[in-house]
Amino acid sequence: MTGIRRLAQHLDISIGTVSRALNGRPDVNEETRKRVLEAAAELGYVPNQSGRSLRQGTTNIIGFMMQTGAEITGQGDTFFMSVFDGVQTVFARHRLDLVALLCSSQEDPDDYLRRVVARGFADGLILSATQRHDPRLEFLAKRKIPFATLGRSLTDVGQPWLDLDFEGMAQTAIDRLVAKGHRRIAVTRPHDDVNLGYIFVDQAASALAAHGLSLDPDLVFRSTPNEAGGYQIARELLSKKDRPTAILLVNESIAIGFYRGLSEAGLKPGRDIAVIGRHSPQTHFLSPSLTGFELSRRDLGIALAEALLATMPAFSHFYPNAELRKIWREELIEGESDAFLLPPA
Amino acid sequence: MTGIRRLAQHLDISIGTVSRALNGRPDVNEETRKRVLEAAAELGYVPNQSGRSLRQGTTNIIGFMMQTGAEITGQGDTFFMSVFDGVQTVFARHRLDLVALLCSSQEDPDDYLRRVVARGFADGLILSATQRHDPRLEFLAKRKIPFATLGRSLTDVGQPWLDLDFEGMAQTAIDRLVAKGHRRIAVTRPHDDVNLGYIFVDQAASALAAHGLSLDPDLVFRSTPNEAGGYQIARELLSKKDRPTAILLVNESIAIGFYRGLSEAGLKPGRDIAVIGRHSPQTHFLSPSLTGFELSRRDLGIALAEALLATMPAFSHFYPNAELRKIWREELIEGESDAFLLPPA
DNA sequence: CATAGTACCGTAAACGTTTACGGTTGTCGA
DNA sequence: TCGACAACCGTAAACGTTTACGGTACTATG
Repeated sequence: MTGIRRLAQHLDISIGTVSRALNGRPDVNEETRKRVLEAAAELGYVPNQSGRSLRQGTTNIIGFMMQTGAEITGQGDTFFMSVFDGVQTVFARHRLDLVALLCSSQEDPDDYLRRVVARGFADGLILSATQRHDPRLEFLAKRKIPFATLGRSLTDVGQPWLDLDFEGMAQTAIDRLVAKGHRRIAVTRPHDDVNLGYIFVDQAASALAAHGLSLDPDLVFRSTPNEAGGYQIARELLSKKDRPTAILLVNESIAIGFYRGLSEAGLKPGRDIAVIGRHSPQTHFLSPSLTGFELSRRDLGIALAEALLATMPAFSHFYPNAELRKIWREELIEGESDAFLLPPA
Repeated sequence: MTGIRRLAQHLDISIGTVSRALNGRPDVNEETRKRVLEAAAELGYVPNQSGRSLRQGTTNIIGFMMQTGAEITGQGDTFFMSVFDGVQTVFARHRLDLVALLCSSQEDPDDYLRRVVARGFADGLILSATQRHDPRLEFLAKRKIPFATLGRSLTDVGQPWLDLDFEGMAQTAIDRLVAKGHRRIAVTRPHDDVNLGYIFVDQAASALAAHGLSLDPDLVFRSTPNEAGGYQIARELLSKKDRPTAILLVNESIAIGFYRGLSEAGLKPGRDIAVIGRHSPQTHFLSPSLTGFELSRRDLGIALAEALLATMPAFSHFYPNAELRKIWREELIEGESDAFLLPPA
């Protein structure tokens, strides 16, 4: 005699009643429910998830898909970890099991997702590193799997998403640099088709245009979103004939490599070139200090989780007015890296 | 009609045979097996994991437990991610589902683990951040859950573990610094009871003793294993009356904060103080370049996964001679940060 | 007092697998 | 021809839940 049956026998009531009592169904005497709960605690009874899953067709698991591997390491990590932490706290409230699904860089994200779904692994998913055109979204929509994304996509299937205000960042940064006299401004973007790259570069271009300037295609640097990418950008930039006087770094970790690249050439941010980037726990320790954008990733994670739950029938009533789509403004932390004032031409 | 039953009906054979065919049982005609496999592919049949789990009492999931959250972020991340990548490739071979279980800093790791186990979540576990005395190990051993740890512990319950050669690192680094004339050498250790801290400090002490020197307790700095911790160490160190001339950093990320702390005081590693640390993707971009230890984390992950599988009855025959306990040597990458030569006293 | 309604509970089917057991067929040697 | 054996396959029970359905006892209402 095991599981719920044992509990029922011990209490001398039927397993149906025990199940109802534990699941908070209304049609059970409060007195009985109390007895059941006590006995469950006493006997250390924990419902078998396989049994529940089989019967209900749900797994109680929410998966947070991230990428990992050589190309990404340094990026994937710190940012998503912090967001994850926020997500975690929300799902814990509902006794949902949140796990991280790390797609190795060796594997195609689409294939990976297909496997996860075919396996019926999770009741809901959170996707990150949203591509400009992202087949994963259509795939999930077709399968009617609840999901939310961290990042917008042109592939819009009506899912909830949260994103950072890349437009705002580009605009603010460009305005700021132009105000300081810069005319030749470089920007970076990820090496792949992550949507934020497009958004960022487009907005930078139009912000420049508003000042009567244009974005030199030669000054758009592509790189992996990690330190190595930043280093490589610095090397490329330094090899240019007509060197820019300022640069906008879209990813966080690249600032670290970029600094290093400059320093090897005897250059210093804020003296020889103006740098505006984005902050992570690491970048706060750069020297000279980085001027960059920052926000609470944990809060972002919380909002992301709530947005997802709001679209899941079983939980939606908990979040009647969750924001399903929101762009999070980042705050500019002023540092020394853009102190550079262009000498009058 | 769904699932295996549908497949059986389509083939006009019994579900038992279908199951046996799919699971590679010997007592099924190879011809039949071929037909089943083809039909399964054609109809896109994927066995329902809940059904299997319920029947077999296994979940097909392996969990990799890591810590996350404010205190850790910066550390947890890059190191474990890379290891995870290696682990992933091994488990994928066996069609096991590997997930990351991220224990938030807000939660007690013991409690978290208890929940995971009570829930019957995984068939096997990998634990990281092993404490000097780690109740989690005894807990898992009692429950007879297969697991392996990344890091030794005094709590030895016979589980497989892999670890880094902290003794070797301490020894090599001390010898090297002493040879350069240093007498007053500081070391760091994590703020909590992670075992590696004890190992590292003990070995550093005995390495110093071999040179007729002793480790000043006042020069053992505790900190969180992230950039902020390194920064704090720098501040503390600089406030000392009798400042050390060299320091050994046990964690990777702290070098970044430490550099920053020095730089704010106008000091430079390799000129004003000798620094030996450990390398991560980030630290390669420090300037002056860091002298530190490095190894392939991915390979470590592969070995870790194989060690775990070797102790799981269902998989052990795949890894008849896996190394169940191994200490991985790290390689010293020479940089400029310990170029500092002590002037003759 | 009869009836309707309510509050609570028990029964049993169903979810999709795996696997022990036994049955059928065919082969081969005595 | 018969028995033993092998090779293959079908049957049905079991894993631990949830939940639709129906039943009982009690209360309220006319």
